[in-house]
Amino acid sequence: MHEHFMILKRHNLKVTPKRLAILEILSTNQCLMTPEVVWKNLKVKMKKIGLPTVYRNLEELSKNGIISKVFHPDRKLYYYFCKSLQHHHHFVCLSCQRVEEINFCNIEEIQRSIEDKLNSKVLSHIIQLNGLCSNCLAKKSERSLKDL
Amino acid sequence: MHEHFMILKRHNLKVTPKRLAILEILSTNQCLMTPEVVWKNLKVKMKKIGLPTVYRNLEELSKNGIISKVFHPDRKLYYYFCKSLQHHHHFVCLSCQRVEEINFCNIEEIQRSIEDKLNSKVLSHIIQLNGLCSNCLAKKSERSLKDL
DNA sequence: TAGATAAATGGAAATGATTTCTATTTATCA
DNA sequence: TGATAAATAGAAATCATTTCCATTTATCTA
Repeated sequence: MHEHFMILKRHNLKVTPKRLAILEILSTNQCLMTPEVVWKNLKVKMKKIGLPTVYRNLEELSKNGIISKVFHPDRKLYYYFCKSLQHHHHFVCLSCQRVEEINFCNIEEIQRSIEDKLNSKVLSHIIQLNGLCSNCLAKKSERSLKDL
Repeated sequence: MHEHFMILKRHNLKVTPKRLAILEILSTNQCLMTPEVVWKNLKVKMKKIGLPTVYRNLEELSKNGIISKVFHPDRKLYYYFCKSLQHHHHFVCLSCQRVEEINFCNIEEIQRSIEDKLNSKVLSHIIQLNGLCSNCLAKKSERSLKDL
């Protein structure tokens, strides 16, 4: 998609077929994916693509705020980041580590709703804000700041 | 501390010197600690304590909701869990991965305040609710449920 | 439009946090 | 106090993630 081309350009990232393919996959399947899953999807269309390349690119895209990274109990998960989807909520079972996605907002209400809907018990919550700290913000180019 | 003794009892966990020591360390230093840091602290007072033991216990205590686990970009972090401290907020820089703790609440306000105070840019947030899913809840003993 | 250059890539190998295994020790409960 | 299930130590294995280095590629300029 040409949009992805432009996004990479704006962030001063080289436009490579691999990067475009990664963005394509993440934006098409708007869900949480591990680097390995992204890689397996890529291999369907591309003969040669190394797992390290996927890791490198996911990290690079995440650092630029183009995609988002979520911290799972065991592995890293990435998802396509777009303005209309600035927050993600999940419920993590402390005991079995199952992660369930949540599609509605408002913290106290969420908590009560989750408990009802999932028949579970919410013990604590973590609000994790992702962004760019002052140092990194200063290093960003004028151009790519427009995207933020 | 005798309180920790009681907590372990209520959760049907054997009361061992190691477990008490781990709880002692986490409750004394109320901050995020990696398993390795906990282990290094333990070794000051205990001659023989293995790192796997620390991992096992932190996980066990976390599964019981006695301590909490936080998902860091790179490693797992644990902190002592108490009712007066049911939520934790942090700001994670997408670029350099620095994690900064936040001590105040209210999501939109947080976002604006963070940006001002840290001179940063918040791009997205994740609300992570920790608790026990219906399956695990069902398995818990009556007795330990009182703590939740 | 080709050549120079810095960045991206593949593949193998290294790293390092976390887990597993097994024999031994220990807490608990009757 | 003895039986038993759970906890522990220490070594070794696992496995996600990163690094290394030689090769390829995107980009920018002449």
